[in-house]
Amino acid sequence: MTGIDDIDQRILTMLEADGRATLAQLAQETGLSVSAAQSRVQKLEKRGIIKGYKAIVDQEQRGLPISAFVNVTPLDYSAESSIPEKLKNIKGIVSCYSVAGAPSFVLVVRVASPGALEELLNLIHRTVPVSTETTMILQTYFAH
Amino acid sequence: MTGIDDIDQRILTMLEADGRATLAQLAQETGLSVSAAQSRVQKLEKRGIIKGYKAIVDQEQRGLPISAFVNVTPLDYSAESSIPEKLKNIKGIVSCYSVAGAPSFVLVVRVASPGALEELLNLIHRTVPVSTETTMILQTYFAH
DNA sequence: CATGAAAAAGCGGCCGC
DNA sequence: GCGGCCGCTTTTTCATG
Repeated sequence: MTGIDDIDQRILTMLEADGRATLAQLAQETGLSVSAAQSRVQKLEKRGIIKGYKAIVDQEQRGLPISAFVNVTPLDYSAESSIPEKLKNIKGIVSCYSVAGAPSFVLVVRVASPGALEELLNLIHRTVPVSTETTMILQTYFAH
Repeated sequence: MTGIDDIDQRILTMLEADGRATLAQLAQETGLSVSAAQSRVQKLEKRGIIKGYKAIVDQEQRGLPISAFVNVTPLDYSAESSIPEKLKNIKGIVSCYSVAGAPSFVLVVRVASPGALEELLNLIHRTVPVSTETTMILQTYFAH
């Protein structure tokens, strides 16, 4: 397993900023040839360092204006480890982190309406034995 | 301002799952021709509904293994509105949300080491008059 | 919105350095 | 590992009906 050198880092930074940057662009910025840039990108993909590419969508314009953090605390700690797996396929839950703090998990959720948020929280409670505390997100200033 | 119909929604979903999906793929899945798919994608980009494309990078393998939530509370609320702008260009701050809760803002940060986290927090305190509370992220189970 | 043709980008392989 | 080449395929782009 070879390390990640500075050129790889620059390629990663460029592709994070623009996932559709062409090999020619990457080559020019890094001073490499196109074929060298290509082989580096392919290696980064194969090693799983580049996990994929995605479009960044304005969720508000799309019709999902409400987002929130949901702090999740298990009622039964023996079931704690199975919680993320059970939450994974619930629509509206964008991400799930385990944290070193009072709640065991922090979720980011996104829904269309206050009513949909209530339904989502109810669904979470029916799915896993937890208590939740919700903090509404008022504005996303940036999310690189 | 035209609305977003079901076909647009499907295009957005596909491009969120794979930001490098080709127009031919989008056309096939939606039943459109390539040129129709192209014009829809272009409109979505022009309207800012597709804000861009980015590579998904495994930050741990990249050498940034530590991430955390940082709750930010202004010491001087008269300066509150200028805080996100000042934090925007600090390296290591991944995202910034304003929230309806005890802290005014929640940051997500990512750094290479505990020492780098300390430096980042010090830099935040030197940049804006706030108190912070940091919650380490132990694991990211998923982040769609 | 569909068709089709030109231009650009990507892919894989090769070789010499 | 890099550079530069090749031919080939896929994708994008744009003019046109």
